[in-house]
Amino acid sequence: MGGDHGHKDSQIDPGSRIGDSHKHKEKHRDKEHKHKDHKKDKERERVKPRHADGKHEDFAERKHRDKDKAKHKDRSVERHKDKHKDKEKRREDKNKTLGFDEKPRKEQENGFASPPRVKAEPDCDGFYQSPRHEKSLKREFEDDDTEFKPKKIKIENEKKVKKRKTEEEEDVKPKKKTKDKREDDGETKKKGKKEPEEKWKWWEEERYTDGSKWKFLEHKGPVFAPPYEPLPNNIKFYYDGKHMKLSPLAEEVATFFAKMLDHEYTTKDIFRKNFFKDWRKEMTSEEKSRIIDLNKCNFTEMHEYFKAQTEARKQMTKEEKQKIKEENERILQEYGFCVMDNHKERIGNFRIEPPGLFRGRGDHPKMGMLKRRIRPEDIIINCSKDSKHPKPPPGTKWKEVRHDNKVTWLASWTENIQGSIKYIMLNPSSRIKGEKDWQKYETARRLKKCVDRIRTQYRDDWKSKEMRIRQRAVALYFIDKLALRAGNEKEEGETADTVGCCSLRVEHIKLYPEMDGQEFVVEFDFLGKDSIRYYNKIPVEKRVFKNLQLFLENKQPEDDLFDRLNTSILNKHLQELMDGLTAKVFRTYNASITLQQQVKELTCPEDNIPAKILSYNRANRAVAILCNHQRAPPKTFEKSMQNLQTKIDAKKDQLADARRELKSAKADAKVRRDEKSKKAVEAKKKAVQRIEEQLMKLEVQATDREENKQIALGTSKLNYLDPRISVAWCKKWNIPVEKIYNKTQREKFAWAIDMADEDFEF
DNA sequence: ATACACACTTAGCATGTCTAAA
DNA sequence: TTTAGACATGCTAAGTGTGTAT
Repeated sequence: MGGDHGHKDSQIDPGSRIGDSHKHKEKHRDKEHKHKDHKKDKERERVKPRHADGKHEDFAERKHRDKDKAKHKDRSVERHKDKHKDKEKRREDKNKTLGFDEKPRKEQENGFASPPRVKAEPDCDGFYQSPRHEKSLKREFEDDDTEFKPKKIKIENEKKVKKRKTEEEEDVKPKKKTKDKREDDGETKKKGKKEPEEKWKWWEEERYTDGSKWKFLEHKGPVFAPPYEPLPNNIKFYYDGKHMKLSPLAEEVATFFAKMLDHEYTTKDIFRKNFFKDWRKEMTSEEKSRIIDLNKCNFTEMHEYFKAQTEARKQMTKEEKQKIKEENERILQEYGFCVMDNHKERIGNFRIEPPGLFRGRGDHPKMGMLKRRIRPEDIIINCSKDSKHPKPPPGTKWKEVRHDNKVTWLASWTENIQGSIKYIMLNPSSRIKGEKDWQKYETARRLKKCVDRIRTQYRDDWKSKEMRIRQRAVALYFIDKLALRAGNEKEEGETADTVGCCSLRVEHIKLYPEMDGQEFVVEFDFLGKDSIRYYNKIPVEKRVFKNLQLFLENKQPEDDLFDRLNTSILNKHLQELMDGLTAKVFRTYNASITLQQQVKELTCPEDNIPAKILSYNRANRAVAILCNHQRAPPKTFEKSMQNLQTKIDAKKDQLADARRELKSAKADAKVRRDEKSKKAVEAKKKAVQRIEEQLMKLEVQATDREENKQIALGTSKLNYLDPRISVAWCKKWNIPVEKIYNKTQREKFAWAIDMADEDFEF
């Protein structure tokens, strides 16, 4: 909502948007998304998401994005002159202090300190207590147990820091949950000696409560992109039909373009324009004066060359491949880990992003711009003062080395397209990410305890006499019911035109007092994060409907639907309703609660394992639909589906054969009545059974895949579903977790796998 | 209030790797 | 053994949310 929050009056005044920051997009973009059919109907019935009211009528339309974005195009690129440059400057000074002396910003910034409860909600199920899990339960987040006491903050001095052990907690409310502290009595405790830690169970240890993220951090710095290798001389570039040898810099940028020639976006105006402009900046003055029209540039030799290279790479011998692999492994071992507080932890992205052409998602005004090469001089290193500092490559220097233990990143740099900061951080399996993740779910579980109250309140607020309250209440209703994202405002013209709840515009919804036999239907149609289309028709309560009509009064399509609201106002309000509550918590909460409820509902005890897994996947799918996690149908989808069908048919034939054989074996046995033929019957029976099982498995697989055609399960699984729900489900039905989580996922969710038992309830 | 800087989570897609069928 | 395709992983863009300066 860029500029127009200033005016308090309801009327939006389009004229008032001065400044460059807000003129509303010249929306002549036809938002006509052709709505496709309903192929997903059957699925919807099956999975029936939490709100039965017909959500997601059709989100089939996915990839629609790519086509559609084309239409949204053409907001001129010019108009945003590079305003992003100077942000660089002022970040110097900050962070001088890294001591702990600085005022603790908000004690619970980690959520580590148990915050005051807003209201004592009914206690929840202390599932943790399960006796057999005692040892894992030592730490808990603020969640249940309302009166949880702040743990003691131990100030560890340097040496002790080594082991953030788990002594502590005496005064913990003698709730049953205080289980044996310090169980280092061997067995699970491998850490006794062997530091090379087997599996470090950080979740059994104390968390920091002072706002620091670590006490010790040592790493080797990032790995830079390999330097540019000039093209061989026989690979030529032609301008206007004539060969032209480019200077190395210009040539490098040209190769970026050449590599992308197959992509549709190299045909887009904006892309080409941005590219050409940035390319020219890298040219020598002669080149610049000669190369003035991108259309006269011929990159095909370069393009072919790269294609051949890719091909060659594929054709490499095993040994060569092995060699590369080993080299990568070596680099990984050297740079891919750091030491944080005495534990070796995996770094997430230790390689600096290589230069190239920026391709934003959706209709991005900056597509095609040159993403410049990052040098050591651009990098800020973060590590402990007393660690061995990483060395910059010979002959270079870091931009800065700082020692800020209030943040988690190891290195950062400022990217030149948006001027935003990029970071090198730890892998999701690390303690620092894991704790945060765990905490996130605990916050969502706290929401569970007060969501009824909050819902009652926002429904009440629909009647408020203040417009802002009503808008807030309706927006919150959408966020809760439809799991919409918050919708921060974005800088106009700097990014693709996408919205979330608070930034919805009038043009994004349509109201139907009556539709298909339902009253008060709202139709949503907008591009959300990553320019993924959200399309949904949903009946709402009358009061909501009336409010929406009110909000729409006297507005233009490009005006904000919620003109008195933004995410900051909303979150401030939410904060008052529950400590730590923000808009995104609703997504987490609704996703997780939906999984839990769906999985309960869909799992049939009699089913075999594959069928149970199908149920699980369907529950997962319900969540993905709720969260609108779409994907492009895999390119090979149809084909692979066909293949699977072929397999199924073959299996069926095989089954028929097996049955026939069984029959004749039986007949045979009847006649002969000897041991041998009896055995034969048994064997045949077994065979039939086995084949039946295989067939069933295939069929389940086919169903699952079909249903998954354009839904991505991964995102919700990784980011929204409390892993303990899944783990509990596995334990309950005796399903190996490997069926649900692959290796990476198991690493990320190690804490949950270790601590959740089958009674876990979200 | 608003704007901005920053940190950190969430996201889809491209590519690489593994696996199982041919 | 080869190859297709499934699946895992890497990559990095695009969000959210907080804190601070204006």
